[in-house]
Amino acid sequence: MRSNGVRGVLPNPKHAQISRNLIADLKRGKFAPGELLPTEAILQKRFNCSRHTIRVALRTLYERGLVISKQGKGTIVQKLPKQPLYQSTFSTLQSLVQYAKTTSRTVLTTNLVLLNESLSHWLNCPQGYKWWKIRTKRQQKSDGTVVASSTIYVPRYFESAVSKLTKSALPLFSIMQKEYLHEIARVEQTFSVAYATEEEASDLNVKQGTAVMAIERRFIDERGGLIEVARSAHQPEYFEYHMTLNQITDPDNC
Amino acid sequence: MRSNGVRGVLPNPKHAQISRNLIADLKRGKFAPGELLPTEAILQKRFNCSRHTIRVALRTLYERGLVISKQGKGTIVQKLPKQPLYQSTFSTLQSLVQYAKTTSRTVLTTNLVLLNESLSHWLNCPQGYKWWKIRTKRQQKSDGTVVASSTIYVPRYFESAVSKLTKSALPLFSIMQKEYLHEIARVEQTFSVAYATEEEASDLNVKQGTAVMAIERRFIDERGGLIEVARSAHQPEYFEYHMTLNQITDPDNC
DNA sequence: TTCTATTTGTTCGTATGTATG
DNA sequence: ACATACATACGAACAAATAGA
Repeated sequence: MRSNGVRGVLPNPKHAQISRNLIADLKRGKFAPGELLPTEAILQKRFNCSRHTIRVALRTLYERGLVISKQGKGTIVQKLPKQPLYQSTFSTLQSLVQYAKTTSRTVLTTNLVLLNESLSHWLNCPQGYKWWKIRTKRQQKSDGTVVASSTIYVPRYFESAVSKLTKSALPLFSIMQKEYLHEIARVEQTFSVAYATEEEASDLNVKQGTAVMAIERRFIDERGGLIEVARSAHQPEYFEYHMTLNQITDPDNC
Repeated sequence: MRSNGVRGVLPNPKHAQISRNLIADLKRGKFAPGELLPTEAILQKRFNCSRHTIRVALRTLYERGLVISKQGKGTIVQKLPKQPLYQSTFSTLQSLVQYAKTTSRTVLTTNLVLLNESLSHWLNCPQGYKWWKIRTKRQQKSDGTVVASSTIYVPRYFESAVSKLTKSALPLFSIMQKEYLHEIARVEQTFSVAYATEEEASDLNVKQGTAVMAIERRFIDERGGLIEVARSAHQPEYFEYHMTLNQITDPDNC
């Protein structure tokens, strides 16, 4: 690096500082939705850096849906994403952690189970292996409403992360990342309408067979390996899932 | 541009050509999930371009969740996203159009309605204005199963797009983009469990009050204006929504 | 309509920092 | 310690879209 200004050592790239700065401006309402952000040339002077660095920073804002750049026109400020109520808003892994902060989790049971045929198929792992099966419920911190009843499966290998679950407020995948340096590369989510099992109905205080929103999440590491599967049943009426699709650069076909 | 090789005229950036090329390789299985892509230096030689151009191309693959780059290690190939069945898989606008291709739409009714209080609030537009209200149902092309019953609202202004709806297979927002050069900047989606109204129940061939997956989509243009609101009720059992969350570069906090 | 200035998009070159093995 | 490979950063130039004269 030519120079990192004052700091010089810590991994705090200039473009990240700039994007944080701009995001803070947007949140303060310094730039209104629909208006144009200062031009790249102006930002370049303001932050005393190259145009390249500005563009990297703007790319971050773009990926979050905060701005859209148009050639010949400028960079247009978008409305900030909705705030959650009884509703979660995530399209990135980070926001999943954020969601976890507004609710509290109770661990109900923790068992080591032997994979039978149907489980081994679902978890994409040969029969005979043992996985941890964890049941939890999640309540809104504000009023104690139970919003979700979850069943989580993780390979036996992650025992020490499982044991830390009750003492931590973080989601399991987040603990696993810290504990084993296993990077979660992505999460595949599937939403469907399902009918509450006996256990789920009891957790959610509804009748068995009530329609619920079921969310299945499969956590996948860098090498494509499956390291956690979670199924949660969510209270209907009180639960909505909100997300934003952004216009993404598309190389024509594909 | 220094030179665009053979073509020289059409807007076909080199980085887009390269990303298409690499995506095709991935689809052909040339690089297996978990393996490393050729290094940036090698790709640079292969495509005879600068390293910067390679990085822009790789960024596209990254944003689609196809690869993940690690400093000091390389660029790791991810598993390709799931294919849809009775299930839609979109995290970009383009894939919404793709979904529309595997199903067929029937326009049931088209009316110009005056906004009452509740509609004006929902559509974020003053009372007294007139909007088009369109009801459609969507069937699986393969077997005719009705997968969705939708109600769409658009401002009166878009009359000519509305009139083209029956003759086109495209989603309304896609027609509107072509017709009015109105760029859709993003779509806000909300998923919830709801109970079928009389109309929806009739379209889906279920009893009124049956639990359905409700999806509300709000289409927003560059200037932050709302230009379409659609609510669809989806058959439970037969409908799932699948998406992938990718690890996104995060400037620390925020 | 045409021309021009502005603004973002693309592409090259170069150099150094930092994580991995 | 070393080589490798990606990350960050600066500089420069031209292309293409937009908006306004």
